[in-house]
Amino acid sequence: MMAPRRCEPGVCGKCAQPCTLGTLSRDLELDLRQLPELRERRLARGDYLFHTSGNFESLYAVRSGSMKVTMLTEDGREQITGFFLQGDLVGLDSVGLRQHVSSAAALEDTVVCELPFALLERHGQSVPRIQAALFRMLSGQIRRELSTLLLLGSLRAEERLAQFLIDLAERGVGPAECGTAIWMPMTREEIGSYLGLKLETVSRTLSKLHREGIIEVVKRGVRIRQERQLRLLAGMNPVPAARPRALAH
Amino acid sequence: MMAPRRCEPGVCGKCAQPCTLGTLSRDLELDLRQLPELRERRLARGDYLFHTSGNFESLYAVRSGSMKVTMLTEDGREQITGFFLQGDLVGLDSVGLRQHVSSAAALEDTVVCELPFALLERHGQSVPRIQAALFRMLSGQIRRELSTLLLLGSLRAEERLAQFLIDLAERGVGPAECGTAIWMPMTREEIGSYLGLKLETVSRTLSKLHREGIIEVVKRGVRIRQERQLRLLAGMNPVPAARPRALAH
DNA sequence: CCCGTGTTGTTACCCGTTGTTACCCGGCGT
DNA sequence: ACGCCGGGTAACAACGGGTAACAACACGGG
Repeated sequence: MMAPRRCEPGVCGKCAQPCTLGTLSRDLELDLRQLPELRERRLARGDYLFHTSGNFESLYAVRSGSMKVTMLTEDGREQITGFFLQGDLVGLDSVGLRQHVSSAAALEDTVVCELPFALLERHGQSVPRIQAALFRMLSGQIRRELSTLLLLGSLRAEERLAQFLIDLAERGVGPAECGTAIWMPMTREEIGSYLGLKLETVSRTLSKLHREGIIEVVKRGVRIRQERQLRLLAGMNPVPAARPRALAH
Repeated sequence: MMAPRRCEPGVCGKCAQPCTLGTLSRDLELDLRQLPELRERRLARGDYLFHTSGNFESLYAVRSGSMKVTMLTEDGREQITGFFLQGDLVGLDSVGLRQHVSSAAALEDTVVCELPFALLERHGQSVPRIQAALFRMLSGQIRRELSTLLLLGSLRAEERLAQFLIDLAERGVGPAECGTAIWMPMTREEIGSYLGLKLETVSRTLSKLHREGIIEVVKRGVRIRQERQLRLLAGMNPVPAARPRALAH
């Protein structure tokens, strides 16, 4: 992992263009120029941002790239509890604790911006907007986990993959439509770990969806071909849900 | 549902004895005498405390009885996302929103204490301890959901039931040991909905554990017979984890 | 440059766990 | 008595896991 260095406020980590909105993440609408002391960290694939039982001190906003968050089951196996893309906030599951309950690793070259939690709390005392934003972030995390819970509780492999692909698409580039290209920065095994499936099942199911003409799969790239069918499989209404973009320029 | 009435501060809803600690719930260590305006609600089996898309206004501390919280999948099926026993706090998944994202219904005769969220927020501005308690409660909810997520992601029916039973036992009466009696206020179908299993599988698996002498099942009552075996199945270390009691007197 | 090696992904075959369906019983309220 | 609900059991089907063989590709060393 490269050494942390000063973050340039108001500059996007990915394209090095100034952020006209100064929006750090979709959850925390925070003008970076108000908090000039934030540092950024650059990670390569496999680098850990934090580890289970390490001290919890900061949240991290993903500015470019992507991360996985993993937990250990009591019998020692590892399971992925979430993927975090550009604009997402990592580390919320350990708020209020001394130590992290999960580990976070980069899936590819990734830049994150460090937000010391004590700093946020301190600002929260005086700025009610930050206070409210913290509650929104925490409860947003709760709801993301609840929807994963619904997915794992009742959906079959095909349906899980369909929902996963639509979620990835809409978190990345906006409404998932026919022709929308999705980049999956994670391996089949990582997808399986997150969706409660074995990697072979992930592979099989993606192949099946490809055979049926619903999607087109080339390695880690997926293109949606039949949006309606995909949404049908995912158990969704055919109407795409509006979702805020990650970072606006 | 019976009409809400004034709650008697410092008096336990179950045994009508004064609470010597004044502890409302294990999450929110709050002296009831500081907030004399709290009201309680009495529910019978099946009564709803709140509904999806109803206005979110309060959290509820379960003083006696038990509740289930359910969500609707996008295709209309209902799934239980959590059971809440004496001392638990219901409603955290909608914090920061206008409307509830879930519904809560009583599993048996139940008494809850209403905590208007606006009141908590107001107190949180001035009393940092309440502020911190709110964060702890939210992140505690996150972690409970994460452990359910691990369960649904990788465990088989037997393992899920084992973990479920141990969790129920330890949330109720303390460390789960040989001889510990567990009361399950929910139906087999509700257990199945929560654990991602069909009710027949729940039934089959409980019977199997009974046949093997690990537990004893009489309707909704379960007695642990071989604690080690049960913990082994649940993928836990044989050492019982210390866990705070719900309400101390 | 070629080659060996390790990683990731695909596919095929078999089989175990779980879902499905059906029917049973017992308790309870009407 | 009757129907309804919760619960138990059995037979069958299907989904997904286990295993293995193999292809594609990146990487590093000779």
